[in-house]
Amino acid sequence: MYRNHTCGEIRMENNGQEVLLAGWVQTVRNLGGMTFIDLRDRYGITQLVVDDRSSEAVKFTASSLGREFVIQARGIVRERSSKNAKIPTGEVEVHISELNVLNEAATPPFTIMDDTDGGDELRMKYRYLDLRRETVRKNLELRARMAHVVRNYLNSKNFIETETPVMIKSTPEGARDFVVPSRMNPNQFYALPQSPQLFKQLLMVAGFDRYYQIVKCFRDEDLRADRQPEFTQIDCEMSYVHQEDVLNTFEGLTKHMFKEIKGVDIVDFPRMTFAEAFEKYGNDKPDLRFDMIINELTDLVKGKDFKLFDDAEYIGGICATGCGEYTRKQLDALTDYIKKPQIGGTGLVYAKLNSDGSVKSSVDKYYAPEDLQKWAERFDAKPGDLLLIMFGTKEKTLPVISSLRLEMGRQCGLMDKENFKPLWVVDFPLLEWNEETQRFFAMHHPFTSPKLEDVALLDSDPGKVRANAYDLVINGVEIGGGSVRIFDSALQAKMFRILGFTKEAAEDQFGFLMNAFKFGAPPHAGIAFGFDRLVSMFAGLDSIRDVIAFPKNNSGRDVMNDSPSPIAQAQLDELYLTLVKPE
RNA sequence: GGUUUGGUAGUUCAGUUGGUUAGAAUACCUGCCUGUCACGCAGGGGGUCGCGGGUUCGAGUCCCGUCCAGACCGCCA
Repeated sequence: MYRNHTCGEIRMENNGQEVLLAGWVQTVRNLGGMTFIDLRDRYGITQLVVDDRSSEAVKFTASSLGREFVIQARGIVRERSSKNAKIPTGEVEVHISELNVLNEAATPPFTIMDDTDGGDELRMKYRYLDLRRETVRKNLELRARMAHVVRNYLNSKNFIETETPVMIKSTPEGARDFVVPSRMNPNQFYALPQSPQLFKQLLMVAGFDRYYQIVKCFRDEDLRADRQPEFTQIDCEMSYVHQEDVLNTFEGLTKHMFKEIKGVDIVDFPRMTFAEAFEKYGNDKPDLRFDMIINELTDLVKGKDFKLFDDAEYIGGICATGCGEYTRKQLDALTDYIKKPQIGGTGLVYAKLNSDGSVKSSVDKYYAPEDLQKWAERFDAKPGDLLLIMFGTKEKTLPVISSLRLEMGRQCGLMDKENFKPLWVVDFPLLEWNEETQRFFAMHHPFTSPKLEDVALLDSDPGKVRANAYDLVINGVEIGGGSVRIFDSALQAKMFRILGFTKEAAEDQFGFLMNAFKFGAPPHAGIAFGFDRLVSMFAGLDSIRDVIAFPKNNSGRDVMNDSPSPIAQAQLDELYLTLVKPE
């Protein structure tokens, strides 16, 4: 037996008991005549004591210990004479009678403490040491707890957890596939799934009725703080449901998770159309923790000889509440912010509402005070507020205003990580025009059902067709998305046609689905939640890397095992692969 | 592919208009220390300033290239 207690559980009730503990040496505090050892395991830290009552053997071993040595200690639990209120085991200590080094350890490259001295790169290289830190471990414990809550909830609602294949057929639509060469089928490839989309729809045809899976998905695209090449989804599909049924079910799941994990009741899940989100927030994932709603001024500002406005298709902006005291320097910084190439703004016009009711703007030359008052009215602005106005084409300007809105939210401290404001964004466009390839792409995916009332537009004005597609957005983060699916093979064929598939290409890639639909496909709809994002949001973190045990870095590399890596010529030969030097 | 920030001791960082022997904290090693818990005190070792080239009497510092890392844009049905 290596241990009979963990390092996190000993309390005053154990006073006088003999215990056997094992774990890692967190720190050794040698005071000369006595030595304190903090012993750590997953469950906590317990202080071990060596003093003049200890045997020579114990004293000798204690003096040889280094950080992260794996040791085993037997001893009697005693009340401390000076207690430590900071840790749960702080009232007691273990007076050691027997001490064994189970394994020595090299000095770790960074300290295994909550406020480690290690940088990100080093922590990733030695991720197994990083995971010993309580803060990181807690994130993964949270992840496990959340997965458990999801399973309990969906199981209780009659969902069947079903595994789908990881080696599947490549479908070039959408993100790039990771591909896997087949040795037994020379020059042919599997792909890793971007999502189990087709399989879950086939499970509906199979009559599973309610399916879910907490599943790894793969996309060969560039990474971000919230994007990894392999990531985890809570993937679901339901039969004989309308959009409303899916929203209600997964609103229920989301509420349940907030209640069980965070202990908060979220009652309000507003619905907002895509069009409204774009008009009022400038994007399809509004952060509802604060207002600063976008208002359009185009009708108010034309014809005053201010060329920038007169030439613009759209003029609009936000009212930054209480920012009327912003200095010239701060305003210039905001202008610099929106002009960054990543944001793409052209210029920023401001108007300050002074406390005496007057208005000071950067365009006083062109606009009389009563003009500016009309602007203020449009925003329902109060003295002490700051209007920030931008101009250009509507399509390009709204996203810039959106970026500025979020920046102002940050600057004004309105983005409290423990304040959760979810909403459903609904009525997404079905199709998206791509200038480069001069064709429509499915905004969600090719199996998304158009709204029935818009079906007629499919032939006349495809860009106007709205889809039965929906996203769950929380605090400006897209947490989940889904759609009602097409279950009619004729309509599905039509969709493929509009998306530019030849009959042969559609048959080749999706023939098995179309075929399945001939045999009695029920109406069905589904949704997928980004599990990593949900966990990182619950943990109050900005990056999903912190909730993944072994994440990839910015370049898609695992710096711990240095992958991806070349493979041996023999392996290539077996797979009939020849390598070409990159440019 | 693009924009941008960074790379200096094991680690996290500082390093002024380009100027003597490149510093601090922490970690590590040694000694002292009986109530510490970020123990304390004294001492010590530790540097290819990412790499290559250039400018200069002189480069950690300026310039060019390159590699690596982070954030963002493109991309992500």
